[in-house]
Amino acid sequence: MDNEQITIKVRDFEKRCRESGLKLTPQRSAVYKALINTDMHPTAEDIYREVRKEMPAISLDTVNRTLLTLAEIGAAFIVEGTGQPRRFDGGLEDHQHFLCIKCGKVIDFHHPPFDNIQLPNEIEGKFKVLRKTVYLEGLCEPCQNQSLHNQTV
Amino acid sequence: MDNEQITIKVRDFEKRCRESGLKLTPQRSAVYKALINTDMHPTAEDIYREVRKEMPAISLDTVNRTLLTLAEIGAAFIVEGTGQPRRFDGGLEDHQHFLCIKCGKVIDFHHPPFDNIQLPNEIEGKFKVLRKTVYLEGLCEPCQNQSLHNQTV
DNA sequence: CTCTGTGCAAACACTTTGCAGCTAA
DNA sequence: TTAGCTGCAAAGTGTTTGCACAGAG
Repeated sequence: MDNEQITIKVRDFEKRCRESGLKLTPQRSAVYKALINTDMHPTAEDIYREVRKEMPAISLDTVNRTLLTLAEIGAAFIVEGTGQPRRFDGGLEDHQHFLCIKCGKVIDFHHPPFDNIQLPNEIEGKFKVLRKTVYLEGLCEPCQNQSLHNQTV
Repeated sequence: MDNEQITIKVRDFEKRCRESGLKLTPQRSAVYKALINTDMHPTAEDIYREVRKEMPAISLDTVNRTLLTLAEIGAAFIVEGTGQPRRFDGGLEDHQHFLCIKCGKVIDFHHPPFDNIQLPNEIEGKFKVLRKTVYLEGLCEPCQNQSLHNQTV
């Protein structure tokens, strides 16, 4: 991603902040910039390290909170399932998972067409794929009528 | 799941242990039984609470280690991404994720047919789906030639 | 001026590690 | 008998919370 693209994205982001009623702080812009400037999927710690090069006084907490805020306004998202305690699944039959982003519950569903996903050759050749699944996120029934704030996940 | 089914699964599990060269301890059987006896996707803590009803002396560490062992021999698996530090993604363009279960890296790929997954009506009606994606797990190129043991994830 | 956001510090939750004694095979 | 397993304790890592001050609007 070149500098011009980044500038454009940052400007979009600032617009999105205003629309969401968020203040535009240098920390926010710096975190956002660091986030889109990498192909990796950084942890808060990764971003922290990066941003500190330009802004040595920023705190890890701010980075953490800012990233969560970005996810809330849709300027970023959280990689599937990460950041939650490890959950185990003893059901070995074909099924798929739906994660409620509010209450954190994982709910099984089974849609047979999803059992045999065809991967493109470039993937099969490059990675040793041990598992392939369709994964959904959203709000479960009980959580749909409640505010998205004070969510626990 | 009724008692007979559970008994059968436990027997299969014991067989699988022997084949994998694992010892058959009462703790292992108890953890496994608790795991398959629930539709939820329990954390180690959940299983711990459950197993203690029958086996009050078991420790949380044992539960934790046992569950990881079950995942290693394929008698259980770990719900997508859980148990890892939260990772953020600033790429809002369509793409999918591949998680290397050894080094923990998340690698993007993009296969356009996966961009528009058709969900069955029963799902759309029940949940508010905010995200739907294909998710892969396995070994990335650099990790394919190394042992699966002393993995960090 | 006001109210949100930041930095700091402490608390908390989850996971991992090392080790001594125990036990299944 | 012995290699692998368990329980305990401690440390490590990641995340959350409360609060006082600073800064954006």
